[in-house]
Amino acid sequence: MTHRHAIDFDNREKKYVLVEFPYPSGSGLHIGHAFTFTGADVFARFERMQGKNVLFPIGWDAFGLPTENYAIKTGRKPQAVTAENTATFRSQMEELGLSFDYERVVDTTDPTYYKWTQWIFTQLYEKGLAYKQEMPINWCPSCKVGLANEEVVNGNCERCGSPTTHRRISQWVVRITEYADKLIDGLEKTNFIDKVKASQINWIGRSEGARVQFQLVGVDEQLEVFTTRPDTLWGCTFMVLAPEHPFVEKYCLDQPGVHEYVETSRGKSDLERQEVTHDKTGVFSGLMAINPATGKEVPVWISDFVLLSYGTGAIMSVPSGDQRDWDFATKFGLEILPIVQPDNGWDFSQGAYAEKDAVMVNSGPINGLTVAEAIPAALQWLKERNLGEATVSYHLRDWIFSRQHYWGEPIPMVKCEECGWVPVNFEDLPVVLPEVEKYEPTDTGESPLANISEWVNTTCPQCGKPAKRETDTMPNWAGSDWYFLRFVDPHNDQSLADMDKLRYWMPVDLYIGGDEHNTLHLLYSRFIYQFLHDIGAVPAEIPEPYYRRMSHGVILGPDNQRMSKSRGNVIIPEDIINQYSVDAARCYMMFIGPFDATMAWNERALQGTKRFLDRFERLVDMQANTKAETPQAIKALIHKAVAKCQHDFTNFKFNTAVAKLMETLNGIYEHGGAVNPRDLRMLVQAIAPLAPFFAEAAWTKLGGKGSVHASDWPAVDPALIKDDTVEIPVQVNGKLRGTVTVARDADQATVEAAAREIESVAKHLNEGEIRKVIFIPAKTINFVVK
RNA sequence: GCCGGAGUGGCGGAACAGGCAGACGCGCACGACUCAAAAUCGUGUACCUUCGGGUAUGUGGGUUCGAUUCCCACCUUCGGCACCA
Repeated sequence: MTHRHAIDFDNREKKYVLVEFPYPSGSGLHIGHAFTFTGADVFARFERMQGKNVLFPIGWDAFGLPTENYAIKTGRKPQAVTAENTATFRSQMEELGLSFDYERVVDTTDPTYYKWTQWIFTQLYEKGLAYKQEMPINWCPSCKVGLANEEVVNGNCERCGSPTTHRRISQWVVRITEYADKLIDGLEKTNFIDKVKASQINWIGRSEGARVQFQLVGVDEQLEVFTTRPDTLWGCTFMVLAPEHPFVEKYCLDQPGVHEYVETSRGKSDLERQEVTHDKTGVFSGLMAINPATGKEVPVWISDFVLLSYGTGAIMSVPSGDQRDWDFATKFGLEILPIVQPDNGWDFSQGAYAEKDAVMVNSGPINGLTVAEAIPAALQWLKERNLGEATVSYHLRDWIFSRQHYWGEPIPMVKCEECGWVPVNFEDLPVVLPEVEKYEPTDTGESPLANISEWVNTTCPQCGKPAKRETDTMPNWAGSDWYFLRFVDPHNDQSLADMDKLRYWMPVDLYIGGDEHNTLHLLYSRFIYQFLHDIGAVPAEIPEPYYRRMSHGVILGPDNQRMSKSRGNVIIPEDIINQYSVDAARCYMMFIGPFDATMAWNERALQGTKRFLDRFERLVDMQANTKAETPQAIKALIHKAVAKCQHDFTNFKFNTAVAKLMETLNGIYEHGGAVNPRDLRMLVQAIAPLAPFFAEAAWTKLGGKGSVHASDWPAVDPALIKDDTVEIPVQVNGKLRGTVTVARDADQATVEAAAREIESVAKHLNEGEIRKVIFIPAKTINFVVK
């Protein structure tokens, strides 16, 4: 089956069709995989028949916790478990008829692959985009283990169910925020659907505002805050620090209650901390600051509703204009000073007025301005006095790149007493994950690698003195950040992929994946690509990795619930294939609904699809040796079906393509079922992407040469798909009163005359005077009667 | 609260670019074949009706000769973000 292999630098038009590569779990392909991969496969097969040079690769995103946990439980090596799982996936994929280019399979756990994952990290480090910092990790106090975000479900540990807390560990962090604007702007060069663009923009959360300096009283230090509403500065009556703000430890611990409050906040679980509540907690810090606008002293409080990780970790509070500040002020008896004058006699003792439709008052130089005018005016005022300046904040945080687990890419860094952190030299990559007997996490929360002293102890790449390896591994996202580049050149050992091959194949023309990856994976991989673009590792003329992004749908269980073992509603592709055939399963999955919809599995409907294929097969067997010419009407049906499939496959509308094929088969039988094999072969070609095995057999029976999948998509005769006559609706006052069958190019007079012949039309025309006749050629005629 | 989708028969879903709403499939009913069943094949299948028609695409308005399709408001629902200053 050479037709499935992509050929580098071929003269045909290239088409890079990518579907998110799977995590090879122990339970084999699930129905979601089968559905998504089949849709992608139909498209890839269709594009090949269109004469394109299609790159349709697959691989294994095989690092990750389930395998590590399974290995721990069974005492086996993750490497062995992975090999077994990928072999299962591979054979199930072939069984499903998925025409991936298996010669280009990549495996993220293969050292020849992760060599380049590690190389990318060293590049990030050298460009100052990776740094080590104390960052909180999710911590399960019961298991005494650090947890990845994926392992925290509703604030509880996935393994034991107990509530998780935070622990601070020094971790590698990648400066993705540096690329925040580029990631937003780059979307303009892509053809993603709005939903995907919106969720990425939403996730990055760019917001424009100002940084403002407040002088502390009695301490020679300025407190900096971020605000999107510098115009409300005159209404700032207090300030709030995050409990983790450096000033708290520096100046406030002697103040009664502060120490206790900070301790309590730190102990709070994720869930408690994130709970949105109007019941604010807090404590006075003992500090006072000077409101630069009014010159008045305002108290500085500490509260955990302020987050250290956003803005500057401190806010100026304007309780008259912000509901959170209002809640806080009300609870602790702080001053609420109105700075806008709403038209409707707003009562500031009942709540904050956050609308932007009012005029400023009590605000010195900006009194009388509308909010829209006041924001730039206030900014100007601050700038002139050197008290603040415009700035931008993002919800997007820097990316914690460390995991304290075994089954991941080792972070290729060495800690030297003399030189500090030093990246491993290129010649020494990859840093291979040592095979060890035990994978259990350590008591300290460090990676299991920390226990392997012969691996940890090494020499400094810079000065050669004894040094220690980093024992953290990379997150799951690392391997999937750039895998689409490797498919272009999977065996290259000189670079992550050859530049000319990248130039030929990139960008990915169509990337099919789940909505759950619209933010994290898509953003991370776009970031890494943009970074590689900046350092010249990918072609300069290709600024974005993916041209078009397509969401796939979800298949629910027959009970309309998400499939899960506990619900007992799991459909296993293998069972379906064994019972109904691969082709029936594929056609059914494509027929069940739109490719991007959420749909319930329905076994009875599957039988309908099976019936259709059986009926098709009977027709093929019956007509295989027919010599008679095909009636014109049947020929027209076939040409129309081919045209429809061509249109629908192009647009991922597989459900209507299947429906059209069913309709066509019904039509052929209605017209007597006499088809010459030459014409029937056309219909077989149209179904080939959907039902590859059936089509191949039928193609041979009907005397087709070679493989149907290597054949050229049949040419549609335009004369055959355009009917000479059309049936058009006749309306009176917009209501349907009958139809007339006329020549496609019939003029108004002809159609009008024919329409008047219809009894029910004539009757309604007699009810009044004809004021107007609307005639749309070949579409409709409408009499307006009064 | 903010952002983005989606609401059509008993069910999954069709409807190019404003022009016959319900393609195709499931289910159901009846019929053929059969001793019988399965399989297969055929016919019918939105609702109401005084059999003239009338009413129907979440609800209420609007634009239009004509609206599932366009506009406004609302309801429901799904997904993402959320004490983000």
